[in-house]
Amino acid sequence: MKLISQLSKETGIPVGTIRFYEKAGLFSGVKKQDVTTNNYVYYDQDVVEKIRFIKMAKAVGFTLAEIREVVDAWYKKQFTKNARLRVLDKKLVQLDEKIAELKAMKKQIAICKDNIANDRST
Amino acid sequence: MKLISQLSKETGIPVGTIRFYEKAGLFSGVKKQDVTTNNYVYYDQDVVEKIRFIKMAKAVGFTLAEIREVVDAWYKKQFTKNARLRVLDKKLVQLDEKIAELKAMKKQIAICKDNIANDRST
DNA sequence: AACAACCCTACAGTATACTGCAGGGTTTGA
DNA sequence: TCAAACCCTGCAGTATACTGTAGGGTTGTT
Repeated sequence: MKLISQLSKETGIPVGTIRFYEKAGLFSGVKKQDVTTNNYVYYDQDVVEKIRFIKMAKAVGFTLAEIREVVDAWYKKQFTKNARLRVLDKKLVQLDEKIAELKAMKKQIAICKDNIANDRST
Repeated sequence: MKLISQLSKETGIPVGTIRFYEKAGLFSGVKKQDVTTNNYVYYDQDVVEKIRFIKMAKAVGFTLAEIREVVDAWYKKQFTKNARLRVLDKKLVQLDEKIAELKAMKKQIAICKDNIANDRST
């Protein structure tokens, strides 16, 4: 159980951004019920994993709304087993689509490099 | 040589967005010098390819500024051969990084699916 | 000539995702 | 006890990437 600044250090995500993500419903910390003198929020290792996933998902172009679909399927128990699996399968398809686009871009850049190297630049 | 609405149809990108991209310096059309009665802009097949590349790059999370680096290396002749190749090589590294992230995400979602299927959900 | 269907510029407005205060309370170590 | 270093809420501001509208000209068909 860590406080927000510790979570920030472990994930490399600024405190303000963590709060923003939490308000957006991407994960949630807990208030310790035995502590009454403050309203500090604690986070466990689970949240570290989620933030790392969010970082990767953002890096490959998913919006926070799209990422939320996944984390909801990931840990929201009010959805049925099949509903959760359906969401995850849909995301796997999207991941494969992105991989295909990345490969197409690699090919195109390779052609472009070849053209430059041989002074056939468009 | 096509007008903007034709380009929009061929690429699936709205006319407004095409103008926005052109203003951002991602590509440029040409004015026909023999036509003096209007200021219509024409685009050739080259621009179609560039827009398709932009679509893919955006889908995998590149910003327009990052995409611009590539298209500049792609067709700006004022840069040296080596400078252009350097930019493209940097982008190839970034593409591989994104592919690695996508693969990591696929693995994580597969584990999550497995947990749900076996009722070990976190 | 008239009408639809284009073309242009310019600029205001929106959505997403932060980022940075202000203002105020708490914890911890010297 | 006092200061540094945390914690909280709330809200305004910024950057990026569009999206929409106003206002006006051109083209092509009937």
